Amino acid sequence: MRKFEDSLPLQLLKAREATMLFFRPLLHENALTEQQWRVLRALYAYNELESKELANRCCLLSPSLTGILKRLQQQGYVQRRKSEEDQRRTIISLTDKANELFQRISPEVEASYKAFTERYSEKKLKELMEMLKELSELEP
Amino acid sequence: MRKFEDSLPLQLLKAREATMLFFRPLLHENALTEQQWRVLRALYAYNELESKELANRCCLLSPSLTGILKRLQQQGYVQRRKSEEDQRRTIISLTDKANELFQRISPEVEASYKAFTERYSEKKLKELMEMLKELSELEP
DNA sequence: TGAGGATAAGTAATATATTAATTACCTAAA
DNA sequence: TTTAGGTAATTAATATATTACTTATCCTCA
Repeated sequence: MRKFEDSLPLQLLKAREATMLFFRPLLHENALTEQQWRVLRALYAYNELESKELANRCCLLSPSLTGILKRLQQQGYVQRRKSEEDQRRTIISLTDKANELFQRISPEVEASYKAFTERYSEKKLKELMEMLKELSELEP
Repeated sequence: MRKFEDSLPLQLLKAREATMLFFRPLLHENALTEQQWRVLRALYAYNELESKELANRCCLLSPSLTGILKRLQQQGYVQRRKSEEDQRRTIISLTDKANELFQRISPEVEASYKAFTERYSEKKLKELMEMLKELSELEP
């Protein structure tokens, strides 16, 4: 039988944990959780998104997103409005306050990412990302 | 700036999610969570472990492990005893019931792992695991 | 057109994640 | 031997994850 450590899910978890060590301090300084930052990044990148698509892109389930958005809204970082065409859908977007936060923090995040990249090797990172993307598209 | 999707933590998350799609049904059939199964596997592999080392190996934080062990114990899958030399330490081990469960399920899990491996390519999986292990050992 | 089926969002209940604080125990140096 | 400093496990409080279920809205077709 495989050894305990020869488990892809476990290694993915460990790798993610090791990676986050590079960024977590920065987020904590700004009182943001991983998930909150992921949501803010997605909204910044796509300008505005329906709740469902936001969840998909951020790899979150809808009930998790509900709570995250509630707290982000309380902090004044996001706003929501109903879609005109389909009253079931909610459209989420960043506030000015969030945009300012983003402008301020993202350079530091990019710097950390660069530091991380050089530490791990740019070439390997590229290869790794390719393999991960391929893996993500796999279906049972 | 990087695109939203060009984030290693996100890709690691997505890859893990895609991978777990192969195994989650099996665990659910047996009323086990991912984390519970990880703990059972570790205990099976190492026979018995101190709580702290169990947490490290399973990539869990100590307060999470406390709850997971409490529920596994309620289900009759694990038992704990105090270390003789150091009364602060708790040593965890599997019950007979857990060993039986393990014998019954693990062949199916291994079969799923094999199916997954062939689906993704054995060669790529090996490469990927190497890169992930290297990444895991990286420190900020 | 109106009833049945689908979808989006949210609620409820439970499990896990995360940080801070607590408790019990150990250890070494005064 | 006592005391200060450290460690292991747990508790507390809050955030997120997961599944099942509800609610509101849309959509199609008889």
